[in-house]
Amino acid sequence: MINFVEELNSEQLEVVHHGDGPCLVLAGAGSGKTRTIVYRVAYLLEQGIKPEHILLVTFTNKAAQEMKARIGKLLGKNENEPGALPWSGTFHHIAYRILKMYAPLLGYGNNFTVLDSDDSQAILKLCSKEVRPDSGGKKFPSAHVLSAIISYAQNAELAVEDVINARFSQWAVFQEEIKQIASEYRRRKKEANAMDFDDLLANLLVLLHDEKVRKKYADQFAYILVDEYQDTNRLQASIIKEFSSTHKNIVAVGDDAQSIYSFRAADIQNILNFQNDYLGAKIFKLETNYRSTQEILNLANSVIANNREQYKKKLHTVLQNGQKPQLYPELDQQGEADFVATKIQGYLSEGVAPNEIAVLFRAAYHSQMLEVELVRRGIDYDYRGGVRFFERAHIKDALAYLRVWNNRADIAAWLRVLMHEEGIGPAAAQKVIEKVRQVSEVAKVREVGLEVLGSKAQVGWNNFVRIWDAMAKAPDPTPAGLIEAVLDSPYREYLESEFVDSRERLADIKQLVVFAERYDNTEQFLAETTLQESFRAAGGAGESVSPPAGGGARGGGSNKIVLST
DNA sequence: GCAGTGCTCGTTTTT
DNA sequence: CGAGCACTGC
Repeated sequence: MINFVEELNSEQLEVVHHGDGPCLVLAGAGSGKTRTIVYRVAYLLEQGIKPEHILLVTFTNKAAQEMKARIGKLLGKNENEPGALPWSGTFHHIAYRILKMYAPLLGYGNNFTVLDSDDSQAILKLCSKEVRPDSGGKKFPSAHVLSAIISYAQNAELAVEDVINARFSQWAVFQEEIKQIASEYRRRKKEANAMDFDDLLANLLVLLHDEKVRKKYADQFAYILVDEYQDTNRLQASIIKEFSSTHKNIVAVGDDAQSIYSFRAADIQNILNFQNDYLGAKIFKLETNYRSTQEILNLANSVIANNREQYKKKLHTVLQNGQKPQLYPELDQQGEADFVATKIQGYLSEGVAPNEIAVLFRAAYHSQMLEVELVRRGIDYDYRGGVRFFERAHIKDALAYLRVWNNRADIAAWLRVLMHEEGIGPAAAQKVIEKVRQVSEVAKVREVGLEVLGSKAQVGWNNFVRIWDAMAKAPDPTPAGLIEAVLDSPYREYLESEFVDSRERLADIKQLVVFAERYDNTEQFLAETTLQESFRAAGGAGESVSPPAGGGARGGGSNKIVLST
């Protein structure tokens, strides 16, 4: 039995013991928000609520993992045992899980691909070329911008033109073209049997508008908890509304003062209007802080006091008093680097442990000057940040071979795979893609290039076929076996000849094999790699989550100064 | 139609 | 500093 009274403060306890009906928990920074959610779930389970009747939605995979582990530990259960713990994960994960069962209802194949943002942009580039072939004249929005506009419209449940006018007015002259691109993009994704991140949410909502499906899940989810509610967008709020439509037992946890996802259409009104969306909702506040000194909280309090629309709150700490934060304005870049380096030397000579010193930057390149300065003074440091594991080029390459293997219509993956080859550019790739999507037999794929490509491109095609054949001959057709086949094909030669750091790259792919060994289903594996944020290249100490354990994560737990964005 | 060269431009958070 | 783009020559 858990001793709730002993282990929680009174603010937290009230939330945990809250009975039925909607409620909003305004949880200030460092107020034990995660703890409260974890205990609330444990409490519900102790009350005899079945795990499958509880839904816990988080914003990142990391948060989901952490909560699962903590709930498991609290209840003395293995969090990886299927069915032992509630449905939990990110919105996208939960959407994928449900869509996997119903995709054909929406006109997709069961083996649909999940596109990450690079893939979406690659497809958008094609659409952009098609809709606006004459490159002359004024500057046209890049694929990145197009993606931002279209994605925002989806997530905010707005029309593309409204988004352009409200937030991207500099592109208003191209409104018609952008609208055309948006609809072309839609068509192409469907044709490729693929959903981007936004489609996962949008399609889930479409599914939930089917009365039978809605009833199934709304009846099932007797208790719903949503973390980081201030960062939900309209689409996500609509999904939660449907999920909670039978029992209306929703606990939304968030802090209107910490909304950081407006770029992703996060809508602070979701939290501000909670009591209108959920009539009779109770409001709880967690204002006791366990993380910062009162001086820091005073600063935070006075900053957020200026917010125009907000729930009033005042954070207070349980910690000893500390130093007042200081601001040094008007330093130029070199002056700043000197200043910080000198400060650090001062702390070190006072005996402060290096790993208790951290420097934060707004943008990665801002660290350059300081890094030079630290090296010059012989001070060792760790750098956090860098390209995520699943976003590294060679990892994406390896996965692309599996993607075309799994879904022959996957345009984005074909582009990636084909453009590597000598003599094959956008036009040649296009020809292959049009034809190969119709081919279902593995053995017939090799013929496509022979038929549609000119003589110059045959060399490259031949090379691709060697990789393809390697996969076909893989002794073990599991995801891991297929990646090993790729690793033992001309792709390896390409890495070795093209990159000075090919050893690391090969090691990364071997790490990917290890991660893949847990899966026997290729679709499941591919979806997981796309939906997992995973850890970063330079590796945060002790933060490596489930994927490739330790691969490239150097310096975990080291005693060095930390630089981070 | 493709590949190589020189130019410009820039944030950051996540799925 | 590096990625991504337009332009040019093959």
